[in-house]
Amino acid sequence: MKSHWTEIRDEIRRRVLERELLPGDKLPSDQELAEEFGCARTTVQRAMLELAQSGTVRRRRKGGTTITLHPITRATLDIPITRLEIEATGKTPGYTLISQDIKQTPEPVTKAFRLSQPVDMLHVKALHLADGAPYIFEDRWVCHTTTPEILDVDLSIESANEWLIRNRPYSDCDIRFLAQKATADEARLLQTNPDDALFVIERTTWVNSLPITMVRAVGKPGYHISTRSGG
Amino acid sequence: MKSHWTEIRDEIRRRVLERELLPGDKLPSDQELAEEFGCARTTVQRAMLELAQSGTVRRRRKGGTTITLHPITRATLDIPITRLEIEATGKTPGYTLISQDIKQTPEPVTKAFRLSQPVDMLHVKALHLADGAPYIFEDRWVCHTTTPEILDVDLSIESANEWLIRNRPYSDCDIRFLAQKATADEARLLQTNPDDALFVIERTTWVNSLPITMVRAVGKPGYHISTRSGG
DNA sequence: AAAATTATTAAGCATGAACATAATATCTGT
DNA sequence: ACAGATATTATGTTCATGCTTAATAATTTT
Repeated sequence: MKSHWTEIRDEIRRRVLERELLPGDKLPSDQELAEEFGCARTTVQRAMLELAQSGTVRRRRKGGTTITLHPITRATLDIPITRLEIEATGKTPGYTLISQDIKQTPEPVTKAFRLSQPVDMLHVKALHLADGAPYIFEDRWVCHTTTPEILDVDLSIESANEWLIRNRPYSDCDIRFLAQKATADEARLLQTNPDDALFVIERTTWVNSLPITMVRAVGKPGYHISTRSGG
Repeated sequence: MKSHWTEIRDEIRRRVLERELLPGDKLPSDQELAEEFGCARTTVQRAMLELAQSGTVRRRRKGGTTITLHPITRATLDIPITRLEIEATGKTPGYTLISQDIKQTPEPVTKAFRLSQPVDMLHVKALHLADGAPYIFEDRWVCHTTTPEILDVDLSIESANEWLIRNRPYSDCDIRFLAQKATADEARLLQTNPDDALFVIERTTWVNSLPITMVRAVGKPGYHISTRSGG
């Protein structure tokens, strides 16, 4: 039976779990491990790639492979199109455009885009619904200089969220998760009380340093995101 | 000059960005791409591994490689030991144990561990400080059946967060991010007002389905986590 | 026409060998 | 003793080849 690279990965993981390998410990070289497992060095390498990516080990040329000194929890989050997120909960998605106009970016938005000067952008407010109930309120700025096509989209039918994801891939993305009190406006739209604690996701995207969009997605009370990750 | 696998990866990314490749489009086979780029199939494979991991493409045997139909935002978050997180901000970390006792797990905790019955666990409350000011309040349950050593640790000196991360690697981890109003207790400890919106991270860990710990980390007002990810 | 079988295809994996590269250790000259 | 040049080492990457394995297409059977 051939040795599968996943078996090597799992065996190293086991040794870490059983504390046969402690943080800071040095592993044998790939060559030695290949001999131990009776496989080619390439196979060990494949296992190590995964262990390095998950943050279990640290690999440095000449320095060799060592167990990560300060273990971290590495989580991978998938943030889908809002409509699909709602559908995944088994509910019927809905969408309402609230407002749409062109304005100069306020200071926090300018800063999020890392621009030195405020510029005119399309400002869109919209509400996503799940089974008719408010689900996520999004406050979005779209740069119509880099994405002029957005001006031709009927945002009362298709959400900017969906159109942009489908039609404007990005090369860079900043994400911020935070908690904030509902403003009067948000409380009214999300049909909740002012001062309620709301979960907010702020996302800013660029294509090769050119701004595309910045969105502030405010979840309804109780909204949360979760992940499950082996490691 | 040899072709580097990152060049192939970036070229495919460019084609997606420039909309030469659209969601759902099928890419040429690895073999054909290898000929196009004048390299071995292994090199194309390495590039595709990364593109598949980042969610850009979907690869299936016989089905070939296709551009992801419903693009998602995939973010990788690193959650370090709290003390190191504080040190990374340039502030001096501090730590205070608030309480420590053995109690039966309440329903939400039992459920988070996916246990059918409540069990006795070590319940620890502690406060992390940054430059003397409250930073994160943690409410933790530690299973002293699977980790009896925790009972010998002086938790007034070393935080359970740090001890566990260093001494008890886990195989599985659930993470939940949410927003919640400060309870009277939390407001007092974090020196803020009741009803303030607080950012909460809930983490549950296991070793091979055996519970280790469940922690509810409540950040001070303004606490947030962020990430930057290419895509 | 529907179901079951078989063939084909493209990704997944393994191998051994070679060269590249970054980090570290060693040597050398002052 | 120190700084700079040089050698060494373990990982990183590429290559050509061959086999494995899901998924799909084609074919045969009922």
